[in-house]
Amino acid sequence: MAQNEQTALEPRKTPVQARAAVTVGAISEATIQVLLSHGADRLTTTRVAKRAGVSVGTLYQYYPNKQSLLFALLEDHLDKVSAAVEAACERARGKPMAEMVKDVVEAFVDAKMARTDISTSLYRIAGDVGGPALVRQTGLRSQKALGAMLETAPDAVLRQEKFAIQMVFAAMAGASRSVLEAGASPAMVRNLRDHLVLLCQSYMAVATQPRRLR
Amino acid sequence: MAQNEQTALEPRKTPVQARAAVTVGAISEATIQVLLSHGADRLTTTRVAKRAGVSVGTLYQYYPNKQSLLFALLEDHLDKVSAAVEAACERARGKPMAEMVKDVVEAFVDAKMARTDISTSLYRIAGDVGGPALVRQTGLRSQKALGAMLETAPDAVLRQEKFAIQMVFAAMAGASRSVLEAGASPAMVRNLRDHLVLLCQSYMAVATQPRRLR
DNA sequence: GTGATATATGAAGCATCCTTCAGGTTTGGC
DNA sequence: GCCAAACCTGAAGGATGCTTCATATATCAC
Repeated sequence: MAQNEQTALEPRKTPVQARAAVTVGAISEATIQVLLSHGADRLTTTRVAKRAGVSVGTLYQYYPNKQSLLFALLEDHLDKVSAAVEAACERARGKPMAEMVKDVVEAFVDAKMARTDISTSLYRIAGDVGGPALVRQTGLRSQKALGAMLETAPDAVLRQEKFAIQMVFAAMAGASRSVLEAGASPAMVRNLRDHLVLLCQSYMAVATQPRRLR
Repeated sequence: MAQNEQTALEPRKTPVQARAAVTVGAISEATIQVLLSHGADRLTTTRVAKRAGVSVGTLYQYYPNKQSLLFALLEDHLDKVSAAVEAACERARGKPMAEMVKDVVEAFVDAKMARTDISTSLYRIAGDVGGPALVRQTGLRSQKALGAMLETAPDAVLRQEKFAIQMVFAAMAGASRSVLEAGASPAMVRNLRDHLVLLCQSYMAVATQPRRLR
């Protein structure tokens, strides 16, 4: 998935009629399926269109090019995860820190596991040009929300250390990905939740300590 | 980067003369550079050959196809990281657990940061077909080594819980990648080392506790 | 110096695929 | 029913790039 010089993220047409919305939905689902069955290298717009049961010309009605199709899916997914984290942060304001951490971790994992097919398939394109930047961009939203929430913790104060927050998200991302790419069986997902909560709680307990000793 | 039905990982020819070894080295370096400058989608064998200062036919003397070129680089890199972890585990046998964890984390980070260009560029191909499986495979070596080392800790006993070990590596991978894709400035790398040690130590301190309470 | 082997070259064959657009079909308001 | 707008079709234009192979050059042992 490469950066295109055109307005890569602008749809050519936005669906108006209901049948068009259905078509765009089918294209999205088909894209995920082809990513999973053929990988990014073998994903062609023709193959996606066929899988979706539409013509390739229709696909280009809604997406100016192949890259914008893929980018749209990635962005949508990242937005959903970020929104889930932000909501959890909002709900957990004022709680003890350990509880805060637990809520956020579980929200993150739940969002990642809502559709394991989507999460898993998008890793195939997320590493190439443009992907990491988008991940970082939406990640900033989540980190900001977490930071704001932590400020309201009645039992701990985090130093103005943004790195610790980044670490938490990076660890969550790494762990989730590891599980997703290994098939994400229910048992694994349960383990992931439990251990990730433990990992982040124990880390945050230490990361918030230095200031408490003053 | 997709799986090819041919013997994708077999070189067509192994360099014998010194000048051939130099050529293969130049091809590897050029591949990294093209991955960084153009991304995976825009990486072509022709472009790599030109960047390396050799003909495209020469490239195909040593690699049967494009995919095997990329796979070879990825595998080499993962092997180096794994070897570094294994060596650290060997050296840290019998030490207190916190020290063990510190040594391993630092070995991992050092291996990842030895050549940030290589580490960073390979993320561009590591997510597509075949990459995650390879990551998992070499990851098993590292996990095995870590498990064996932890068995020799004089002050802690880890339950026969392989998941905790996987978590440590997943967290390290996630955090390292986050820093690498953000440019890996010296300050960031220092922070990464410190915080990653803290993260893994605090987690392992808790993960080894349950058995201690018996 | 000779000859066998190793190594290098790059034009081109050919497969692939992105994208378009002329033409057809469906929807919804009047 | 008519008509404009929305939507759909898929063949094909043309660009791209993987890979090969006939030919040329360099190395090394005798």
